[in-house]
Amino acid sequence: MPELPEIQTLARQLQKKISGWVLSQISVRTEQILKSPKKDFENKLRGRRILGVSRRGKFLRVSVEGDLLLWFHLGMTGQLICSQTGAAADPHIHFVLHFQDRSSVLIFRDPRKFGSISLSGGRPESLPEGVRLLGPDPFQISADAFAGLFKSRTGRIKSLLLNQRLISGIGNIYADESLHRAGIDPRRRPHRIHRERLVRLHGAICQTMTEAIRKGGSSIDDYLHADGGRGSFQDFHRVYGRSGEPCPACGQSVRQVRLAGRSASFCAQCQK
DNA sequence: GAAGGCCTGGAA
DNA sequence: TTCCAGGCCTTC
Repeated sequence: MPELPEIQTLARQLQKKISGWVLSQISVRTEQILKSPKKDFENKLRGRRILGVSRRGKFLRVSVEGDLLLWFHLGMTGQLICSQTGAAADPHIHFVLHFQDRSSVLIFRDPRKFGSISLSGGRPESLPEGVRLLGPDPFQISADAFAGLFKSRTGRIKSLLLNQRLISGIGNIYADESLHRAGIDPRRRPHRIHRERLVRLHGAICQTMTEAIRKGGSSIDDYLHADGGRGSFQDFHRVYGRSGEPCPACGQSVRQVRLAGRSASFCAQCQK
């Protein structure tokens, strides 16, 4: 699942690669994944220069001259690949950007089609709703502010960490991994967790994500780097996807439960 | 706050 | 053949 570290990795690679390039042709193969009118992509983007690539929550943001922002959300299985070979007859390729005087194209591929692409202006009120409503990401707020967000919430801590309006960038992998590192049971309710443990959780999230970014993110299902390479943080997961295996900290079997329709993996010994 | 739906590949 | 994975949204 592409979460903050995976999008951050992609954004850095694409920033280096395509900044300054000028869009020539925009080819939409699957209209279903667009959240803005198809003709807007074609009419507004052609001939414009890419100014930069960055991240907001789990969204990848491409700044384009003319105060335009092109937003990619990778859903579960989305990929953004910068490729020389053009776009073959692959039914999972939904969107292709071509550039003036460049042989490389930028391909959006997504087998499960949970991803989306939108185009907006740069002013706050012009942003796509999914972006406008995002909470801060863990790196944008202090531990104090983080604890403040959760202190009176009564839901399960794991489910709240996945709520992008509260805090952005965290998905199932990094929620499970951070809760394990902080020693907090995913079923706990934050209003009953001591403040200092919430502060510790913020530290665990930042630390886990920093480490994941250094390793190029987690490549588990389909996530790939912009050059087709793989991240390696999946090799360092302690509980995510490891139910039944021994906890690397204490050896007890990792458990899996369901919270609000989502799986949560944790160690009942280490996480209270 | 919980459950169902979208969507597809891979596992059971 | 059926079930499961889960991003986010809609509906209850």
